[in-house]
Amino acid sequence: MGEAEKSLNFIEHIIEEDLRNGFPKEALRFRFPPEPNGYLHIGHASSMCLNFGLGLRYDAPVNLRFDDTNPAKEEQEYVDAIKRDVAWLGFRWNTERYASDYFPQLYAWAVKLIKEDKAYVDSQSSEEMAKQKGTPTEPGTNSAFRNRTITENLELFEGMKMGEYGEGTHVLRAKIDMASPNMLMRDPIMYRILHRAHHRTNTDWCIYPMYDWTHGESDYIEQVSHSLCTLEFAMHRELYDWFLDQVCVPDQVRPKQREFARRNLSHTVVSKRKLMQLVTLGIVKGWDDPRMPTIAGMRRRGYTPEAIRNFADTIGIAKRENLIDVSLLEFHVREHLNRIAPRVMAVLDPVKVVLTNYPDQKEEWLEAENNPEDEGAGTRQVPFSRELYIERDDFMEEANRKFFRLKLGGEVRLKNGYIIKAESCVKDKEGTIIEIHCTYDPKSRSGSGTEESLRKVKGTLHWVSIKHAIAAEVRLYDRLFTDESPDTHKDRDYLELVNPNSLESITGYLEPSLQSAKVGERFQFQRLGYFCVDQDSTSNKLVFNRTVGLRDTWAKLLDKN
RNA sequence: UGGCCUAUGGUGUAAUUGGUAACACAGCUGGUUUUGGUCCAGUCGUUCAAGGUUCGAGUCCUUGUAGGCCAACCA
Repeated sequence: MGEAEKSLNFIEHIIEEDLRNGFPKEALRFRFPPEPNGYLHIGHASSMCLNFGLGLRYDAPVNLRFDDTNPAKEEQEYVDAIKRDVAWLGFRWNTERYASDYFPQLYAWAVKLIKEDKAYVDSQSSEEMAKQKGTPTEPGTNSAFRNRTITENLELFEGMKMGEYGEGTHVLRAKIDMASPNMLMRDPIMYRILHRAHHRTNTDWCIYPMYDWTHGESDYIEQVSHSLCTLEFAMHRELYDWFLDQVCVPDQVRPKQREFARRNLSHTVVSKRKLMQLVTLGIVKGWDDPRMPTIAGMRRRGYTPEAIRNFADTIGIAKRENLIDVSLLEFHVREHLNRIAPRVMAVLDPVKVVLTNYPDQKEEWLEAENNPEDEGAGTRQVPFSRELYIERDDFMEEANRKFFRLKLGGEVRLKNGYIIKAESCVKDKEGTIIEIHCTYDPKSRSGSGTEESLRKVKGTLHWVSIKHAIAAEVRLYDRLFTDESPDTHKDRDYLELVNPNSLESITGYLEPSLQSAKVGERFQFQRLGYFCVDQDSTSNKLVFNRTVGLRDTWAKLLDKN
């Protein structure tokens, strides 16, 4: 209740208008149609949010349909990965479909077209056909085989199906118009011969239907009401409609194709070819490398399905060119993680602190809040002792009053612990600080309620007790590309714009409660960012991925100087 | 040179279908805070251009300009 009236995107406007014109709401039906030849990425997430979101909004079924008409590229491995990713994002498909399930129906319809003299077998090479195709400004010319008899076409097509001919010897083409200003209407190929095993139909077929012939008819078979695709298919709509005209009968839903602009995310690439190249060239470690914009990569990075969905909802859908700043995605990731991630302390760039007035063997367990944003999150105990680690950049021998951290003679609060004062520091021969000697105020313990504990000190630092800390590998990620739009430069290859420092692997020191952290669990390392346990973790060594840093206004201040 | 599509703040998306340009992010100012996080308040735009229709145009018309897409037996 109280949910603000959400404005409609242009697709929803089209649907609303169809409804007003009498289209029955119960007949609304959508589909998400990936080709199983690669992994799903952030762009697909947008498409899923659109289609499945429409399903939710109108209480309409949404099919997951694999567009598997090219056995040369498609594999079962991708089908499994895609299903996992769709489900992980939280979407529920009505039924799982495959375009290959419709091969018999498609074949029957093709025969019907031949009988109506609307399709013919062409026996030229692809080079000859390309030549006859014309150009966008010049009309094409008819194939010498365009006027074969229906009987001859029927026989040849049957032969193609039976595997009597080699690949490339014949194709079935729709007989439309070689002079059409739309190149796609110049007698498009409907079937080609391919002697390859298909991941589902195996060697049952020697001919495979092309995208245009398959997609619209599949929509029709499934009675999809609104078939949504990206802008580059806009020119295909005329052909989509032509094919539908050949098979549609009254009283059946006639699918409507509408196109939207694909979402472009800054500092990344998203084409399957380029993502594949990043993997094969070893620039990343796999499709699920946390730097990849794939769903699998984002999952491993620690992004949540909610964050990705909120992001997609926020950016919306339209028809114009766009380049969405990754910082918007990161905002949604932080927003969600801020609510759900337990806080812990970890020091990633340690320098040793010795509390000179703290008893040598003493240790205490201090109470720490798990999440100030979540009252139900409870508390935990963290160990405190004489020797601690703090971050190296949380200490300066001298600093101005804008530096709210530790400096000689200055006081600072150790989170959940005591107020300490820096007295001196020890350096090695190179001048690097190796120890900071401090005194602590024994009466200032957090939560003790003493007058001293209530003192206001500017600055609170996170820390870990050295003897209790556990060492872990921490992987710090940065954007994969240094350029916001790496693959749109005419004069520069996107590979030249790869960020050489997109991964830095370091050893961090964690509070001991993290010992039992499980793969996939997400935490906020206080004052640093959100981190999650990577699948590379073993029983004796934890590996963490930095999902995203905290907003850092201090770093911004430093940048200005 | 032909056809199709698009144009609103730095970014993305809206605008009750012709009626005072809104929301989010980013930025900037402050405030709160035992995370320089979170949270709170404030601030930044006359809709690509030029004409036209109208009492009134981001919405309609005309002409430009800019950008994207189209010639795989890929999807």
